[in-house]
Amino acid sequence: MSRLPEYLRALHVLADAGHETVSSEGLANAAGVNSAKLRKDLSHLGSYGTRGVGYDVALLVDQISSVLGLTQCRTVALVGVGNLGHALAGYDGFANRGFRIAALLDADRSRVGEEINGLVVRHVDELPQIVAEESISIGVIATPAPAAQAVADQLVAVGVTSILNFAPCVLSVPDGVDVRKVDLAIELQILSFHEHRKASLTALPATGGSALTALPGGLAATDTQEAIGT
Amino acid sequence: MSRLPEYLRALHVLADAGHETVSSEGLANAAGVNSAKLRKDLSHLGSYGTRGVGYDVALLVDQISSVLGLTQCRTVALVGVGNLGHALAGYDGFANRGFRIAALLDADRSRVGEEINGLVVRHVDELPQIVAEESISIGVIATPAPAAQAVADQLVAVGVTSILNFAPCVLSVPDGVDVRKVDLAIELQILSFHEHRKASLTALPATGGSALTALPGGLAATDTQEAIGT
DNA sequence: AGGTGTTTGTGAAGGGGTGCACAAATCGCG
DNA sequence: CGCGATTTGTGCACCCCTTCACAAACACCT
Repeated sequence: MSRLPEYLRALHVLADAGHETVSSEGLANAAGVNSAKLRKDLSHLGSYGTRGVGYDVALLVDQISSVLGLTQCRTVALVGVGNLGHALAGYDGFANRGFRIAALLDADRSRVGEEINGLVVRHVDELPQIVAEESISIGVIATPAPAAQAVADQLVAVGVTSILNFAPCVLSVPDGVDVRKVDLAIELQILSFHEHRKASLTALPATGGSALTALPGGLAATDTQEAIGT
Repeated sequence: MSRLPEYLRALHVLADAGHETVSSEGLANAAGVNSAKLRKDLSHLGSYGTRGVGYDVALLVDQISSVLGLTQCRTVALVGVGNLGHALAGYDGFANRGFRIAALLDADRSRVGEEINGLVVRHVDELPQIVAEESISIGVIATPAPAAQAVADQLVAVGVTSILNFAPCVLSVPDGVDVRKVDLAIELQILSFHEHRKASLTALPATGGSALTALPGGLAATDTQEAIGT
């Protein structure tokens, strides 16, 4: 599931701290989830824990890495070297976790040739040659919204089947292509909603707020990382 | 719910395109969701559609903006002016959607004084004064993981109750504080998983792959924006 | 004014994830 | 060798979300 990467990160932290084994509860705390949920998740990949002891950290890292397909270093092509793309190109969090940015692309020819973090920006039309040179497995779109669909089409055309989209728009792609979307403004808006809700509740503690702010209750239950101890 | 911001974005696009009303199916397509789900979501905020016609775009924008608490421009403080923080500071997608970055902070004194996008970087210890000057409603953490918890504690101490965390770690905060986490590497790892799964399935079409790659099937069902038409 | 087509709002069914609670299994120690 | 402590793996119940399907309501046309 989508929680495996979080487990993997927590496991790396534990490994660096010298732990050789972890209990489900220890790892669950480090990853911010319920321990039963974690055990159920791990049991889905084949039960590699020892009862009474816990899980072997190194073994579990190998297991999860294997399931996530991180045994091979995956190469990504980043399209759109604007504000956000520039930062992503220099973000060291990718290289540390098994991803290599192999190409930077932009549709603006005035940016082509610019060197960022040791990579030269190339024009997006060179995509076919770039895919031929490097085996690109993931495409990242960091363009403005109006350009995103065209870029996605180009990526799909050259055989990319996994796309991470930072542009605030919905992409249409054929079956078999996976798209994940990250919209930074939406994250802020969700926080704004919670902020607004909290303000309304404290202002009207008795009534519970207006019909608009005191919604059925399910609204507050997003997959936020909720308060965890102190 | 967490889908309201997506509806709002789609509505703005439709409004700019000149549409005055939208059917639930039209808006659902633009937002990438099921039409019944959208209707149920909107009905939770008080039924402002007209049967046989659809929803009034302008009215719905006001409604959702009000529920999300976007009627007032929310100010955010950004802590950590590294690679990612630098990009976030210059990201125009925030200002366009009702958010104003009011302060840039960093723990590294060598970065203090630097001017980014018209704002001067100040030291993180000045947080109390900054909160006194501006009414900060959201804190954004873009620091390395080891520093994130300390920054979160400082934000909570000065009264910030909503935090957007880009650092790859779990934050401990008291009850009443909302934390949303965005981990760019995790997004890539989830795509890597899907890529790995697709590769295994095509390599072994008959058997369905090994026990590790052919998991119960629920693994593929994350909240990805799945393929939508062509 | 009445009929017709379209669209909303919602009841009901189905599925999936979540968490509790407990049996099974393993280790360490007497 | 046996016993207790600890921890995993999982059956079960619960709840929420999703989706279908349909009745009610509205606008438009004749």
